[in-house]
Amino acid sequence: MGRAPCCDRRNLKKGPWTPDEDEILINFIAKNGHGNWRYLPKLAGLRRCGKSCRLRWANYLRPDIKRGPFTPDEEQLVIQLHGMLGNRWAAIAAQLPGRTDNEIKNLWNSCLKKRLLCMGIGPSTHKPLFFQGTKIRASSASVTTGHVAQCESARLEAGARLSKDSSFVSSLQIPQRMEPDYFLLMWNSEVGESFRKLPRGAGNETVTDSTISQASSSVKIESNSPATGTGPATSAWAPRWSDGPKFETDYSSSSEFESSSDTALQMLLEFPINNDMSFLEGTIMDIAPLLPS
DNA sequence: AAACTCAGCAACCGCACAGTC
DNA sequence: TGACTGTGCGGTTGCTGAGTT
Repeated sequence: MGRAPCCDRRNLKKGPWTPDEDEILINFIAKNGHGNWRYLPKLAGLRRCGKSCRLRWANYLRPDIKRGPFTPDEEQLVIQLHGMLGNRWAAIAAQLPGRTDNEIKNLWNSCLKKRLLCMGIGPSTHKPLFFQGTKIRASSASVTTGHVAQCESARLEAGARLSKDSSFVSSLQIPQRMEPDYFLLMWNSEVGESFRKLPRGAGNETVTDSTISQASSSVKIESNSPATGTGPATSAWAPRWSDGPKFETDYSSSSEFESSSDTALQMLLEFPINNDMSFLEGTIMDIAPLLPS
């Protein structure tokens, strides 16, 4: 049957809003409120779609909107809520006063998703990636001192620690029907605590210089067991074999967890400020086609 | 200095759902 | 009860500015 367009699209303007349009919309809503978005632009004298007006108001012009970068606490909350709610941005935004769903969605897609990936956490599942029966292959031997190797070993160690510390996990009082958020587990562990205490000032930015430059190597990720399902949460993340490995590490043996040192803490401490993920380029490029759509 | 790349963000689009008649 | 309408939501696109080559 098809539905009528939300408004008459003829002569409607699209694209970025001008300050004049903003002012008209603000003034109109201040005087009349926004009872009916469909007719609002006509009444206000705007050549805009009602939807466009609503979006502009909700995401930008609303007086209670909090501008500026997200605080670490807010980012943590977004991750936590995403673990519980998934991509329900509006629900997540409802827990962050002054933040819009669009803003949170952008933050997630541009920053947090990559950050979780680096830590070996699946951004959609909030579980460790390739944690069981996984092999990491790198195309350059130098990667053994690089960030990718650090990320991987740190991730595995953190996971091993957490899995061993069952009392800690149970103390988090995770609802039984809720999957544990491994990022949160790591965040709330001693490792994460050290990370949280790390000052975010400019003085720490020198940390990133050495680490980023180390990571030009590409990493191929593979699974010991072929994906059998087709669901996005499982098979879509299934890694694949690739040619030309220079070294190979099999983390399937838990004994290897014991031998690693405080690499988890090291990885977190060296995590690039300003979300610089350039060192992950190879990894992300390999993983990207596998990500659930 | 110009070209290129990329991250961040604003905005659009289509679908889903709830309310109304 | 079903058609219609308005609104909300999530995915996606495209622009812009900063950084890099």
